[in-house]
Amino acid sequence: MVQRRQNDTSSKRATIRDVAKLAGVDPSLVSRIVNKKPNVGVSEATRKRVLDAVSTLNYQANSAARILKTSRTDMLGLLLPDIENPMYQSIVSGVEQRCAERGFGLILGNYAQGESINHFTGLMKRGQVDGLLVASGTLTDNHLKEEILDKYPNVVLVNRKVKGNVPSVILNDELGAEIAVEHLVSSGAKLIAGIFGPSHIDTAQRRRKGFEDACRKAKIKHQFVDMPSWGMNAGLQAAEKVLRKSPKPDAIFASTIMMGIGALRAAARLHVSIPKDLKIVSMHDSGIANFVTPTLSTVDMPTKEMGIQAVDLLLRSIDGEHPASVIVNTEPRLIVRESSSFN
Amino acid sequence: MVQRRQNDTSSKRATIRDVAKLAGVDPSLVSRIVNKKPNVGVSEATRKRVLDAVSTLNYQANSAARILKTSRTDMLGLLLPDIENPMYQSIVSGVEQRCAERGFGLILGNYAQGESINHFTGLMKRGQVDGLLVASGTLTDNHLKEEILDKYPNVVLVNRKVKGNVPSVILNDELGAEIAVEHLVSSGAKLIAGIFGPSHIDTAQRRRKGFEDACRKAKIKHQFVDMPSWGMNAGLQAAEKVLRKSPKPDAIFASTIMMGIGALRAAARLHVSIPKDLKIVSMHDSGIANFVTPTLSTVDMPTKEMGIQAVDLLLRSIDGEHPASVIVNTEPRLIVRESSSFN
DNA sequence: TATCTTTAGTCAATCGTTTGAGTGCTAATA
DNA sequence: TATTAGCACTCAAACGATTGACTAAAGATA
Repeated sequence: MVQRRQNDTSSKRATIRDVAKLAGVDPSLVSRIVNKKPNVGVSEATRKRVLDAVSTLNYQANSAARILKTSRTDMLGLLLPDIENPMYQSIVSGVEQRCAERGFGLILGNYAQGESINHFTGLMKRGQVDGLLVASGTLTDNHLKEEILDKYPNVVLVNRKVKGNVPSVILNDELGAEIAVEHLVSSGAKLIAGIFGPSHIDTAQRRRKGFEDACRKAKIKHQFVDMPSWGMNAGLQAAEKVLRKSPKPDAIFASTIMMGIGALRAAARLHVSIPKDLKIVSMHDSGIANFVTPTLSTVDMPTKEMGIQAVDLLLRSIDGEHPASVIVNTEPRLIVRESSSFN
Repeated sequence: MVQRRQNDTSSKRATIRDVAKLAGVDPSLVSRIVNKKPNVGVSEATRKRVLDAVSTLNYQANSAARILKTSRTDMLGLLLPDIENPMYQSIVSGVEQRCAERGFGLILGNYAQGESINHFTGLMKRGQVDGLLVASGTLTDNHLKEEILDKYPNVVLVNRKVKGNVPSVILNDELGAEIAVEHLVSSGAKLIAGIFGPSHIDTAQRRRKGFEDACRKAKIKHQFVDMPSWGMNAGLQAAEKVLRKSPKPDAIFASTIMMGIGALRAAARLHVSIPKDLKIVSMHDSGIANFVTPTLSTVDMPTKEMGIQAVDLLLRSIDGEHPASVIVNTEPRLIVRESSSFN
């Protein structure tokens, strides 16, 4: 039972005291120099001695000690519901980039299961991160509130919003859906089926609203299916369902790329010819869209930008502001591929 | 410039002293009780008072303080080269599971770029993790050694090994490749092309060895292409290359599922009919294999188990052992789908 | 009764930084 | 010449938990 954890053998890491000793100064001065504190009187010669000592000893401040003293970790946590969805890669990349720019580290939590949320919020509870980014596309509003939002002060929702004063960053989902619908209409669609995620999630609701508004505006017949999840399987099921109906739609709007891939598969299974008898467009773009057959037309949403802005919001929240929620307004970009066009 | 970071307003987190005061005991006793130290004399009444105080105050030990004192973080880091490859999801899930079982937290580093490795190793350098799991499929041996293995004591390589005494966990790649080849042969293949990752990486070498050995054993004609990366695009390029040769292979063995998807796409572009004129099998299984058209036959490798064993090895290494490297010997499982079979 | 053990706790040093409050010293000003 | 201002630093008290060493009281043993 005794866990003898030898914290290594010979070479202990250098402390600030070692550096101070080697440079012949007080530790406090080392601290101020290393952290580039303003208004510190220090001669060039001393600064150089200290910095040299730092690099000969390969000194790096022990972060536990620093955190203990300052009660700041300079770390952010990002909760991802499932890493599988390629949209999250893009969010991650934006978040990562901005964290690096702002001098923050990032802890990814890839917690697919509801239970393990606690595992993640423990980071906050134990003071290991200064704030949390939550990108959950499936938790109910209540669950989200009870487990996270009401418990912790510095949280920003990504691609999601709930009632209340929790800052969030979302996309212009309505516009994205509208662009997709317009494309399908101008490609000759007469009856469009929309397939969506969980109807209790605001993100799904916005996409459906954009879809329906655009269809009404274009005076085109349409129908929709709400699914309990956002994945390939949900897309497959939904598409099979609509393709078995009569009249059969001649276009599908998939509200995520994973659902789009599912829809593609449904068409293949039912021997529906794409794009001749059915056109498909999905929201979000990702490398995989170029590798399925037929390649998948998408509306590329600014998900990376969303990640960037989410970090900015969180940092402001950590600084004590109460930032307003944001809609990322970078224009979505239609990418036409084989699934919706001849040639 | 002044970052006023208000560390929240009203309610500070309870410290061990608060708990001690409320329970009317010394902080040290609280520590011993909370951490379930053996050989601590404590009456049931006192224990209950303390535990009650803990829960009324919602006390959680400040991890910075604990880490500072014990110099253990109970955190592991996992470096992922690219989150896109679905194989990594499976590794992550194994690693996550075992970490949870062993009471360790996990920090995921999704660092696609070589540069940002330092970003990741900083975790170790600053003492934020007790050890590192490195799943790099592209870094050269030298780079890996210089940047990570030689610098830090507690590192385990995942799906990779290098000369020297760094413990690693790998799969039986030869066997996986062999199973794939045997399947292709028994499906009637006469000329198999193998497509592989970077030839300087041991993982790629093992797969190629397994491939070539199996082909020789089956006395079947074969050829191969080495690519500089493991992704869909590499698979596409490699497959286009072999499919333009004459004689044209009638089977492709893709050494990763991403390459398999790329190969599928190449066949579509060149109007090669699958599985009639070309059969494809890839290594690794993942949900996407069921959603491409045609669905992709795979050899499911025990990647999750690899993640589990990697954690075990790392924990032993942290405990001061010098564990030997491991080959995960769970039998790979052939999953036949449309890309290699007529119904 | 005197001594030893056990039980149920307490004391205080320590981990490595950060930071408000000094302290000498030199140079400039009145 | 006396005072002040600035420079280049140093001192020491935290931050919150852990842990080896110690103690007071009760019970057991001789």
